[in-house]
Amino acid sequence: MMRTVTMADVAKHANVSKSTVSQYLNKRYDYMGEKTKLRIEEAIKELGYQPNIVARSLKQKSTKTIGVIVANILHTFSTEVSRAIEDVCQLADFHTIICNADDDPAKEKKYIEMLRAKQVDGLIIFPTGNNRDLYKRMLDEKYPVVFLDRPVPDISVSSVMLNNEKASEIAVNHFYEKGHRRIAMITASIAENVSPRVERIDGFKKALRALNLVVIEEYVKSVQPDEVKEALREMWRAGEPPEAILAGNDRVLKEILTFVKENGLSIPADLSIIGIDDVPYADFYNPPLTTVAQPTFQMGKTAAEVLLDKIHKKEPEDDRPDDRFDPELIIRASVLEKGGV
Amino acid sequence: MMRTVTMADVAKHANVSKSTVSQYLNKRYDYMGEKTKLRIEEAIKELGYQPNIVARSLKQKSTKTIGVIVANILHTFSTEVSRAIEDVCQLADFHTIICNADDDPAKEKKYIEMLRAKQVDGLIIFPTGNNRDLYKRMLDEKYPVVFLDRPVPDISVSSVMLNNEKASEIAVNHFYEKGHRRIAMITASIAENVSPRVERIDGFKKALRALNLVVIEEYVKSVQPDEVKEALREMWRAGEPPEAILAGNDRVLKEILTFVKENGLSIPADLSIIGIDDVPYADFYNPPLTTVAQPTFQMGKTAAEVLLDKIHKKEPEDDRPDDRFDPELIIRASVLEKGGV
DNA sequence: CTGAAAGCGCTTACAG
DNA sequence: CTGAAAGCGCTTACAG
Repeated sequence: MMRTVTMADVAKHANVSKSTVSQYLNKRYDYMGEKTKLRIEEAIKELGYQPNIVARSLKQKSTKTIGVIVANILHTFSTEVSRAIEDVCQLADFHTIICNADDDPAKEKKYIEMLRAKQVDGLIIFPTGNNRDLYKRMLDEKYPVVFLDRPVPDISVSSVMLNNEKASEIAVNHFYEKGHRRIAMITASIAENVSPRVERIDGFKKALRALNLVVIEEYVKSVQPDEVKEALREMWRAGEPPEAILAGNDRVLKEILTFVKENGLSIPADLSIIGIDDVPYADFYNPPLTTVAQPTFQMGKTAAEVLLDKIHKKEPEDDRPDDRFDPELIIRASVLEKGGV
Repeated sequence: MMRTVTMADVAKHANVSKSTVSQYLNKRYDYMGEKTKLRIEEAIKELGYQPNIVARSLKQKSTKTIGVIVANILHTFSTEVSRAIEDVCQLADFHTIICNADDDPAKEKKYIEMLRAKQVDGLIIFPTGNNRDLYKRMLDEKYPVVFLDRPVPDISVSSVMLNNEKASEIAVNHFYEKGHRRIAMITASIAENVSPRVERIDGFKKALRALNLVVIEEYVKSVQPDEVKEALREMWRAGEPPEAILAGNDRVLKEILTFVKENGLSIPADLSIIGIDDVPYADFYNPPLTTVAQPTFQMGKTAAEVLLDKIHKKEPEDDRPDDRFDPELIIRASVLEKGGV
């Protein structure tokens, strides 16, 4: 590889000092002679000089880069939110490094340490929840962090989240209005107490009760993605199967759709479905899928703004209340209209 | 934010020199006293010291990071290949920064410059094709680069690509075997001469001719995503519509599927479909979609390996022939079996 | 077995 | 209006 041209080369070539070149690069033209400016411009062009950001970052103690660690990149939610974060950072002239913790606290820890070693100026984390000491330490050091999707109990870091209970509630109400009563719900595993899942289940049960429906425990399950089909099989074995089902997220939805297909069921004739997360294929699926959309763009934007804000003020105060965003029902065609309610 | 603890602090705390701490960190234990080692270990733990990678990178002139610039992140192909690249780099202890050029040469240029300013050790580019000077310069400087998905004429950078002609060929042959003769194809725009699209169309026409079918020009179109439906409308207006259609990529497929739905067509009764790119919902769509899969993982892996290889040897020779990967037909249920061929 | 010194490529008071 | 000097936090010959 060629010897790279440095600021010293430009300075020599333009017959000025490095300081002056640096001023030029940083557009501090205040007192710079017009001819000096031109000479430097010329030299930069001739030598094909590109500043070394690593050197600048070292000196300035800022990389103008943030890290985002998603719990699991396989959720469309994660990718959409990440896109929004990137867009906002772009505008603020910040770069973004996305890492996937894969639901593994050990990986999350590794990434937090790696990103901090790389001197990112702040972190947006979809926390696994199982690195409390680490989270705590960053809080103590007043290192800029914001949580996304999930809060962490007793760690007062601003969190931007969905109003999860409401997400279930609007789905249940829609089923109810269409005449459904035997309503089931499946979410991903809550073994680790992942709060959005817990909240969605709570919201589901509350909504049923508010409608004076009894909660049938056999109809609400929280399992790993690969156990979804077995969970459904059980529901279908045990007497009367549900007539409507709410999928807790996009991965669960996918499993339900596969189960439906494998068992020759028809949507919505045999089973009505609503999925939380507005999947990309919802519009052109057969039939088009009714979903509860998260405002992913708004959430990502807010998280980025809050983080950038923390980065820009020296002493971030963390009394910011958590942000809860409202989900939205997108009615398509996967819920059967039952006659005579 | 707290004052950060540096190597000097550790050295003082352990009563050794910075050099010794550095040796320790880099596991050069050759001649290090056992007690020294322990003292340093102790000091690091007590102070909660984390090395500053930015400083190290500056000195070592290597960031152990590569950049990847995808032409358009909306293609599932791009995201899958990126995942593979990340996996391979991970193993080699390299980090990855993904950027999306959004099919815009100006953005591509910006990202190339930004990433090089950030001192990434090499670049994997899905080239827009319209930054020839830049590509050329990197080649001249012997800066490590590999192209993905598309070659750039006269720029002898190793490229890993699909055997695009074959992708069309196996699709056409499958249609033919099932008894179809009126076969259409739609790809994304070839206004910019994007080579995979051109090659897929060439392959399509060649395959038809090899089968002694005439190429009906009205049946093969290359348009922007938002013009796909109009292109289809024209086919349907003009006399006999096609009985089978090949989608040039996942975005075109999505538009075709939407058109089918909006016009109350039924797959495969009214129209048989094959899509190039094995979309995530192919398996559980109604009906399950027959696709031509690209070996995305293999392609990403190879690109990463070739790049890492270039990075590790001082003088990369670029006579490496282009790599062409074979597509694979995944038969599901979107192609009608016509009786009596 | 360990340390002093130089240097990576920048930026930034400060002096003139 | 411009330059000399120090310093960001590391690594690496080299000396002892």
